[in-house]
Amino acid sequence: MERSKVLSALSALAHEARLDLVRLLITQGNEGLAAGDIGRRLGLPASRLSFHLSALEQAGLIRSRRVSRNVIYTADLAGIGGVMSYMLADCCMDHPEVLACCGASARHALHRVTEGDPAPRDHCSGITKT
Amino acid sequence: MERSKVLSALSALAHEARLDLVRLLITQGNEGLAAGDIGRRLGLPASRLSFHLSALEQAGLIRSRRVSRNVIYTADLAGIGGVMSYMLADCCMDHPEVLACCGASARHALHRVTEGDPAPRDHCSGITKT
DNA sequence: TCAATGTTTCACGAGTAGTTGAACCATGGA
DNA sequence: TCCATGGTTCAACTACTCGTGAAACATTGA
Repeated sequence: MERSKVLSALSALAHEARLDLVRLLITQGNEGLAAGDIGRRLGLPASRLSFHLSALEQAGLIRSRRVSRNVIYTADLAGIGGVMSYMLADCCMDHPEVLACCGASARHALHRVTEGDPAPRDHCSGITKT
Repeated sequence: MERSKVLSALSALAHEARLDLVRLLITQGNEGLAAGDIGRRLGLPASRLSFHLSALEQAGLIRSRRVSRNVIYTADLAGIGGVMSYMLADCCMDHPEVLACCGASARHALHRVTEGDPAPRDHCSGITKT
C-alpha cells in the first residue's frame, strides 16, 4: 500500500465520528448499512454524515453501493487491513515490542495456532518503558 | 487505551513528516536520536521539527530526555502498540479479514511460531472484495 | 561572564478541515 | 406526472493546522 494512501486513511480515521463509522460498519459485515440507518444510529445529521462517509470512501476504508433509494455502506476490510499492515510492518518494522501489544489480535490472525501463554491484550500497559 | 488518546495519536500520525519521525525513531531503539540529528536526517528546519516532535510526544508516541545540550527522542513502543492494538481489537473487532492483512506481522508477534506458509505481506491486495 | 551550540517558543499568514442549513438530485409509489 | 423519501452538494462561516523566520531559552566550555 502506498504511503500517500496510508496518510489519507490515517487522517480520515483521526476523527471521532469517522472512527465510529468504521467500527459500526465493520460490525455489519458484507450486508452493510444504509446511510440513513447509520445517521440514526450515530445521531448524525445527513449532510455531515455524507461528508464523513465520502471522506472514508475516498480514503479507501469503506465502500458504497446503491440499492433502490438507499445507499448501502460497507467496511472495506482489505483497505483497513492494508493500513494496519503498513503501520505494523513498514512503519514499525514489525518491532517485537509493538507487536506484543497486538498479541491477542495476532493470535486471531493465525487462526488460533497457539493455545497456551495468554499474553492479554492490555499487556501493553505493563511493558517496561526504559 | 482511551479513545481520545487513540484519536490524537492517529491525528499525529496522519502527517508525512511525523510518520517519518516515528519510523526513524523506531529504527533507533532505546538509544534514540538527538533532535538535531533527526532534523539533519529528515531535512527539517529546527522549528518545524520541534513542533512535530512535541505533537508526537503529546500523543504518547515518542518520549524525550535531556542529555547535556541535546534532547534525545525515542519511540514510545508501548504507546504505539497501544494504538495499533486499539485499532485491531476495539475498532476492527479482531475481524479475520483485517487481521489476515497483518499476517506477516502477526507471525512476528507470536515469536515465529510458524515456519511454513509464507503468506506474503502484500497478501491484502489479493483479498476478495465482495 | 561571555560566546557558541542545541532546541523551543512565538507571531504571523496561508491553507485546509469541520459544521450548518438550504438547495439540489435520484428513486419509487400514487 | 407529481409527491415523498433518501442522500448529496453547496455556500458561508469558524476553527484549526502548517510552515516560516525571528527571538528566546538552556547548557556547556572558554
